[in-house]
Amino acid sequence: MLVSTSNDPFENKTSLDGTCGVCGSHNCLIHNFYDVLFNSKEARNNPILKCQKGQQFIIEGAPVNGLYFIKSGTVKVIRTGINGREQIVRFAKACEIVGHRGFGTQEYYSIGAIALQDTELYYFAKEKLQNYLLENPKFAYSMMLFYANELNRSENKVKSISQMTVRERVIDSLLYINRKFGDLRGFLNLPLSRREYADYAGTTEEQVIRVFSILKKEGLISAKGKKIGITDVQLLKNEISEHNYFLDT
DNA sequence: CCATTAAATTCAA
DNA sequence: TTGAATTTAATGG
Repeated sequence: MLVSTSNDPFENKTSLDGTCGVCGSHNCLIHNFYDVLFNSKEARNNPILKCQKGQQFIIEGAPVNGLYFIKSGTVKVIRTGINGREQIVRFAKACEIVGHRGFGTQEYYSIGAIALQDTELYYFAKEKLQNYLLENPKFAYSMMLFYANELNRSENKVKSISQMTVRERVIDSLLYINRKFGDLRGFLNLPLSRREYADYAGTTEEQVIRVFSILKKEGLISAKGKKIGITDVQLLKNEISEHNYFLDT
């Protein structure tokens, strides 16, 4: 992992409607609390970590010293399962936090994180962030909302893995990627291998490949290699509506 | 799960 | 930019 001495100017782009210019969200923590996070001299001199595609920057079981904000790029957060297979917990993109679960009292990371593309990270040491939280109630409150959302999401994921069929879980994964990364010229804007879909959906690569070909025959999706296109989002949503599709992260 | 073939991606000239 | 080498997808046992 490369550590650059940041000649990279820290910008704080804001769109006309007040949302974050990088991620487009109005709850973006980096954007909304930019002054809190980057006002001190040390914070501004804090290097940006650059890691390239495929690099792991959080190792499961390593001691927790802080957490990361993604400046650019995308990341998968994984946990190693019983048989050594990796379970993808979530995907994260620019402006999101990674490594927050170990933040409070936990000593070791329970997850690993791997860059899916070249990725730039802001790193915040535990103590520093603790001070920000203690000094700034609004920041603390926003962080709390973020944690609450994450908890909700992970509880829903437990349900989806334990109660949905393979087909439903694959569809759910496709909708999740679509919701989170959108599409570009008709294809999901994040290229993932079938293996990665499987690791997220809690199934095997073969099952994903088979569900994909069935969905393709049914005209619900199109696929060109890693580029997957959703023909009709509503039709896919209908399939899993009885299992409550309502996550918005 | 594994083996085979087809397809896609990467890489270096 | 091409095509050979490597990786990934798809299918059937």
